[in-house]
This record gives sequence, C-alpha cells and structure tokens, in this order.
Amino acid sequence: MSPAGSSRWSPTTEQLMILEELYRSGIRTPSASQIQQITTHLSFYGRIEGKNVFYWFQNHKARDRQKLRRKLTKQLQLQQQQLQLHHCQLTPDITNHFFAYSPSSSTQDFPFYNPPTFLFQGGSSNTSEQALNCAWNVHNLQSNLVAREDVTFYNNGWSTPVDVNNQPSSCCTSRPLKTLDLFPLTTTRTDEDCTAPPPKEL
Amino acid sequence: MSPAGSSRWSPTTEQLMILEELYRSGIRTPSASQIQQITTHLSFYGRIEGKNVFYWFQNHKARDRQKLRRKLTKQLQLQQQQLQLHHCQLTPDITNHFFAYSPSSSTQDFPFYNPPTFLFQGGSSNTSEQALNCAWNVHNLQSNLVAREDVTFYNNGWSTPVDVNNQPSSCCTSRPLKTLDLFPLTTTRTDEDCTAPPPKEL
DNA sequence: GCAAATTAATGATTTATTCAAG
DNA sequence: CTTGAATAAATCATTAATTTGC
Repeated sequence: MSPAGSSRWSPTTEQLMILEELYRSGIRTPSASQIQQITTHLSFYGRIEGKNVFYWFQNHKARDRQKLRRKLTKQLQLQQQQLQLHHCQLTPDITNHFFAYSPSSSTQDFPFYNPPTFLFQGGSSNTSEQALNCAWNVHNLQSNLVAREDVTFYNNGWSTPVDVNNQPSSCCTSRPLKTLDLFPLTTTRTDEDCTAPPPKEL
Repeated sequence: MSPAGSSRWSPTTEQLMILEELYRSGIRTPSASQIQQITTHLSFYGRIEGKNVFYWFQNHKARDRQKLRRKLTKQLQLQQQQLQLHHCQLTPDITNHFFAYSPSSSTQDFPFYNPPTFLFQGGSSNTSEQALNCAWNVHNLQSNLVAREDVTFYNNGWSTPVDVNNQPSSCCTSRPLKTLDLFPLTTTRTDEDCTAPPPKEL
C-alpha cells in the first residue's frame, strides 16, 4: 500500500484509524494548530501533509451530513406514504421536522461525544478555538510545502520534516500552548461507541 | 483611508485599480506564483497578504457571475412576459438558453480579453498554469503569516517583508521563472476604460 | 455640518458540488 | 463506488456609503 509515487494521498490504515477516532471524539473542523499536530503525529505512519488532514475532515464532515440527510429524507418519504395509507390527511408540515433535524447553525455543528481533553489545554472555549480554520489560516503552519509548480510532488519516502520546532517567532503572544502534546499515548478513552480497536502501534 | 489597525484588509485605491486591471486582462483564478507576484507588487501600496489577493479574485469572479446571472434571468422574465403578451405559445425551452449562457465549464471560465504577457513567460499553457490554485497551494508561498491564534492581528504598519527572496529551496525544479517580472513598470497600457483618476498619494 | 442609524459593498469562512484517481 | 482534491455557491461579518434628524 501507499505506493511511492501516487498522484493523491491515500491514508494508511493507522492514519485512517486515528483520524476516525479523532472524528468520533468530536473534532470536525480542526484549527490550524490542531492540524499541525495531527499531521506531525500521522507523518510517523506514512507520507502526509497538512492539507490532507484538512481535506479529510472537510470531506468526512460533509459526507456525514449528506448521509444523514439522505436517511432523513428517506424516513420522511416513508412516513408520508404511511400517513397517506392511513387516510390521515393532516396538512403535511412534517417537512419542518426535517429542517429541525438538519444542522441549521453553521457555526457549531456537532455536540462533542467525547471531548478530547488533550486539545483544549489552552483553556479557551471550543468556539474560539474552532473558529480559525479556513484554508489559509490552517496552512500558515505548513512551512516546507512545495508550491507544486509542476506535478512533481515529493515522494522521497516520508522524510517530510514537518518541523514542529520551526514555529514562527511571532507566534504564541500570550498562549501557554506551545507544542502542546496532542496524542497523550495513554488511551484513557471509555470506548463508548468506538467500535474500532485501539490503534495498533506497529 | 486604510487605517493601520483594522480587522480586515481594505484595498487602497492603487491596489484596487491594479487588481481590477488584472481582472480585466483575463486573470480569474491566479496560480500560486501569480498570487505571490501580485502580492509582492501590491505590498508597495499598503499592507496586503496573499490571502487578500486570493479572496479578492474569488469574490470578484463570483460576484461577476452572480451579476450576469441576475441580468440574464431578468431578461428572460421580460422575454417570457412579452411572449405571453404576443400570444405566442411556443413551449418555452428558452430556459435552456440561460444554462447555455451560464458558465458550465468549471475549468476555464473566461476568454482572455487582453492576454497579460508578463504572466506567461514560462511558456506553459494557461490551463496547466491556472489549475494549481487551491487555497492550500496558493498559501505555500506565504511564509511569515501568523496563525492568528488569538485575534491580535499585526498592525505594525505595512512592514510585512513579503520576502521574495525567501523562496523554498526546493522550488523551481525546471522552471525559468524565478521572480519573473510581473509588473514591467513601463505603463504601456492604453487606458482603455480606466476612468479612475490617478492614485492620490495620501 | 455632524454623528447616529441604515443600507449597500465586500472581505473572509463555511458548505455544497463537482472532478478525478484508484 | 468510494474518496481525495478542487472549485463554486452560500453565508457570515465588518467596513464604507448613505440617509436622517438635529
């Protein structure tokens, strides 16, 4: 797996498992520093860049929403059919139920199943933490990415240095978080609905 | 104008004029290197970052499309009304005309009115040039941006160094374009429709 | 004239859609 | 068919125009 020269990133099994676990733990739109940390950690399991993490969360969230939406519309169709069968001719404002279910608040889109403590050591509320993750800000931490002027991407193994120490000198104005330890390696999760096995350290 | 400390960038008159001229000249989704050059040049007229250029083109293009769309729908409504008035009851497949006008090909969306020669010195076709400009790639050239961990943005005048020399060492594998002169500084423009007055130096 | 109040423009983010690799 | 990658559309949020009452 993960051939040396493929045009797009394909996650390793370990990478995917960790990403899914982070997703289950409540992370939807990771901030710039979060993406940095995740990338750093996952680069141990194979070639990966920050944008891969960025896109992965974006796609996963979107396709979760999409899946949910389809399921709800299908349920609604069934309900309406059954209502018609039962000769109940109430004016069908049931459609409002659908919109009530759909994530209408665009800022915060999901309750945290299992709040990842390691990500909130700075003490800031999650809203302010998760507000700063457009593609531009997220990429601010990526320093050693080639601008991909031509399609010769870097397939020199996964020697991508990722450089946690190479923080911009002007960062951390009044924040206690510098290279805060994102993966504590002590799996203190309660495995509420984590059907996946714990990540097997290769 | 352009107060030293505002939360969002507001373009100077000169910057706006140059951006609009570039837009008129056919640039819609500038590549990473193009954005780099434009930013470098425009930073002379005031504080600016690469993402500002990126967003500007994105918004300008989108709102152009939107404007065109509204105009066309309005025209169509008028046409349909007139058709009804004239008792012509042709089946109105006129709606197809609308979709024919709307930019359906998402890859290349506009003909070049006035091909900007300074941007195509590398000899590559415009399609390959303009294909590599997602937010991630575009931002690769931005080196000294703070990750905006808190809202303390940098209002230290426009001393942003922009750093043309600080190119990643692995860039320019086989490209002749290194800091290729985007703006030739010889204003050989014909001032076709530049109705704006010359920029008043504040 | 001049600010407070309103409205219009537009910079910045997020979400939906689409393309394409595998 | 799944999914990484990229783009377009929709939305949010802040600034500039402008209106309005004084």
